[in-house]
Amino acid sequence: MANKTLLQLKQKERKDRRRLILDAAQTLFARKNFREVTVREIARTADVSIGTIYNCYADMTELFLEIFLNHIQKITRILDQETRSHALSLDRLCKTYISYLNENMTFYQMMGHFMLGGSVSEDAAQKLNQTTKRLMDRIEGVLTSTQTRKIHNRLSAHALFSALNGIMISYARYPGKTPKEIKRHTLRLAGVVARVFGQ
Amino acid sequence: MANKTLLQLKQKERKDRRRLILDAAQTLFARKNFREVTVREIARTADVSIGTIYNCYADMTELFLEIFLNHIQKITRILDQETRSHALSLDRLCKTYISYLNENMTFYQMMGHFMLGGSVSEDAAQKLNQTTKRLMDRIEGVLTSTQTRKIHNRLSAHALFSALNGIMISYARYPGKTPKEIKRHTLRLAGVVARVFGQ
DNA sequence: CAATTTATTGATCATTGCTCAAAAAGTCAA
DNA sequence: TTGACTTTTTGAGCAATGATCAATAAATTG
Repeated sequence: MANKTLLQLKQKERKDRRRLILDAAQTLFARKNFREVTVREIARTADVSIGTIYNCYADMTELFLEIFLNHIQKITRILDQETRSHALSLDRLCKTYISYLNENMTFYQMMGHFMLGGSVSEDAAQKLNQTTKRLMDRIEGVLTSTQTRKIHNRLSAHALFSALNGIMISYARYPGKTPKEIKRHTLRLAGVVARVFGQ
Repeated sequence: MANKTLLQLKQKERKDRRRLILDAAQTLFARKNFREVTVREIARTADVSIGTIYNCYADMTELFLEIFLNHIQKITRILDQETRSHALSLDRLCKTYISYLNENMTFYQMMGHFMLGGSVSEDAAQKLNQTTKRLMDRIEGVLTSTQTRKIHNRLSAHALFSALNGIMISYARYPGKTPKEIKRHTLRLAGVVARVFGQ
């Protein structure tokens, strides 16, 4: 032991195992509703025992948080990509975000889960902060480049981020509406939010 | 039987029993986190057996929805009261709403619960629609009286409502923040939202 | 190869929302 | 009041859940 390369190898293996479980979980979350996914099913899908899952993750919330962070990173990447191909308008930003949420229910469902009491460890919280910060930078960037009066843009970015999440929380599962209707309505609301924040 | 008064009396009793359970549940929700409240504890607090609860409510979600509706009605009443005493500014509306949510975590936690999969029956959904409509009327009213350009105000009301809920979803349980810090931040965000929607 | 560390396993636990047969309480004509 | 009927209450019990941990298997090392 004490060989540095070997230690790194070990850590890589550890990451691989986490990856295995993570992928299985993400597959299931893409297929069915957040609440319906169980540890047992994740274990079965990853072809691993329940105990192994708890060997890689302290609890389900830790696993959820990793998936959550992945989503934030993916959205950040998508926004970066769009910015590269053309100057990203506020309207486009909002609609891209809402579109992503419509197609990845897990993401905001996890937001709901954390809000409902899924408590996060300290260093997990720090990772969350870092990752969110990066997304917030992009939002602030777009705000700064489109707003006429440039005041309190960081706070405005927070407010815009909140508003977009709120659209989904408030209307994503509105009783008696089809997914198509919901997408239409949430996208319209995204447009309104973009308009008011752009003035 | 078939006596109308008697039938009314029965229905009143039924309502009373529901009330008993509802009050117990609300007491508990005020005291502790949404997730930590169990049927057993509600039963114990209401001094009633578990079976009786399920005799009054089809399931927990139905009970939650009734509490949720009560909160919406109470907020609507508060807004009406404020409107009577002085013309309600958008800023005041937003901050009143966010203040209420800060002091009644249950309310938006239940929003999260429904979003996470708590399915609502058809007539419950209708009641939800009616009650939300009334609150939305107030919001739209304030928007109409303060906005310079009066377009799509119903949609704007939806967007504003979403934005306010989103503030709480996104920041109400932000890891490592005290309730006081959270209230401060969410109220500031409410101010931003009021400002952008008021232009 | 044997000793020791490390990882995996799944039976098991406590808790949950919810059910349902039995018991209790309420109703009312005779 | 009695006794047949209906309605309501009760809580032991069910299936399912997230999580645990002793036993087992695999990997590492001297």
